[in-house]
Parts: sequence; structure tokens; C-alpha cells
Amino acid sequence: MTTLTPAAAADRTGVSLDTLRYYEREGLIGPIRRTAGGRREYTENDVFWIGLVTCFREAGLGIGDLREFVAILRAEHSPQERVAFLRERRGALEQRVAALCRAMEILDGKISYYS
Amino acid sequence: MTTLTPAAAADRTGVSLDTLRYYEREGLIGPIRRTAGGRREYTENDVFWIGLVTCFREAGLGIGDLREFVAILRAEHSPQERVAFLRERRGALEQRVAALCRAMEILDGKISYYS
DNA sequence: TCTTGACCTGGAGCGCGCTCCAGGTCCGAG
DNA sequence: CTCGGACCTGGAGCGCGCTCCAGGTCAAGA
Repeated sequence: MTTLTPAAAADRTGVSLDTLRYYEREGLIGPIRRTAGGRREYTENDVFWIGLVTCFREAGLGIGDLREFVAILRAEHSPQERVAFLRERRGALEQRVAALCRAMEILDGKISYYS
Repeated sequence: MTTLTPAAAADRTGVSLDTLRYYEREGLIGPIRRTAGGRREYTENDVFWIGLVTCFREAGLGIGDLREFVAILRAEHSPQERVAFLRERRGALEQRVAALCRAMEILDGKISYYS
């Protein structure tokens, strides 16, 4: 299986080396396999997961939220627990969208006022 | 004209006293009129403006963005400049909504997987 | 008048999410 | 074998957005 060096993984994901190491320390990704010499080797799967994490970070989830997310999906939890957690997170995102829409409406009002 | 004490303004807006003072220092609101003794008196107009600021904060705009927003709306700028600024801000909010939607789609996928 | 509590200011402190740095290790090219 | 660049670790530093604190002032009620 082909693997990526840290630099290549950073390049592919758009996440800095420091941040990749930080995410790993925080348990958001990995643990990443190492070579005999101790260097990290990222798999395609790791890259995919980093993409998910990035997506959620961009959506405004905190590091703690993501840690919990990872824990829920990995550890032994019943489907009910997982679904409950996921729905709750989804609700929070919906509220963020609502807040954004309110702000956009205000902007639209100002824009049409000045247009 | 009826005015509000700091405590009443905090209560009405849901913003803490410290944060109200902080926003004023940062130029996001006010300057707030003072009594002879130096205490702040918030007008209804101030309260309304605090509501706007809160709305934008909840939408994820930073303090710097809001300072710029206030400056653009107050200072002498042509309608074109204002509209350009407002549209740019609106675009940024749309991108945030898009990021949220991407994250929600992932959640929906997981939810249907576990349901 | 005295007390009490809301308010004032300037500045320190804090949690988050990175980001940077020092000092050392690994390893491929020459 | 040597050199240099990519990588390692642990820990310090930073910008943001508050939040808290000390030490003092103001003003309404007893």
C-alpha cells in the first residue's frame, strides 16, 4: 500500500505539519504508523480522515467536539448512542446556519438600502 | 428619552457588562453617553446596535470585521464602497454556510448508516 | 451621615487552536 | 562517509475574545 511522507500529507490535505502533529496528539486523527526510524507514514485512509476533520473544523466544530466525534465512531457504542450524538451535532450546525442567515438578512437589508 | 443602566442593558441584550465595555473600547458600539458621575447610559438605539453586533458575532464575524463594518457604515464612504464591502461580507457568510452544509451532509451520511 | 451596592478604570489571566522553536535524529544523494 | 534537508519531541509563544480582579467612585436608602 502506498503511503505519504508528512510533507506530502500536508500538501495533499492543506493542513500544516504542525497542525497534523497537533491533531494526532489531540486524538483527532491516527495514531499514524511509523517507519523503523520513527517517521510518520500517512495512508490514503489517514488522508481521507484528515479531510473529514478539516471539513468539520471549517464548519466551526471545536477540537473537543471532534475528539468526542472520533471517540463515538470508534469505541463501542450502540447505534442509538451514535445516532443521538450525531443528531445533536447536526442540530447545532443547523443553529449556526440559522445565525448566518439572520446576519445575511441584515446585510441584504443594508445592501438594498445603499443600492 | 428613557435610558438604561449598564445592568439593564446587559440584561436586555444578553451581553455581559464586561463584554459591553470591551465592545465599546474596541469601537464596535458607542461611544455610550455618560451621566454627570461618569456612569454609562444606554439608549434604545444603543441596545438595537448591540443586537446587530451580537447577531454578527454569532454568525462568526471577528471583532476586526465588525470594527470595519461600523467604520464603513459611519464614516464617509460612497454607497459603492459600502455595497462592495457588504457584498464581500455576504459572500464570506455564504461560504460558511456551504462549509456547514458539507459537514451536515457527512453527518447525515453517518446517521443513515447507523439508523 | 453612613452604608451598601452598582459602577468605574486599567490591566492581568484564560481557553482555544494553532504556530514556532531548540536541539536532536534519520537517511538519500554525492 | 559526509552532508543537508526532512523529520522528530517537548515545550514556549501568540492572537482572539472575552473574563476577572483590585482599588477606587458614585448615589440611593436607612
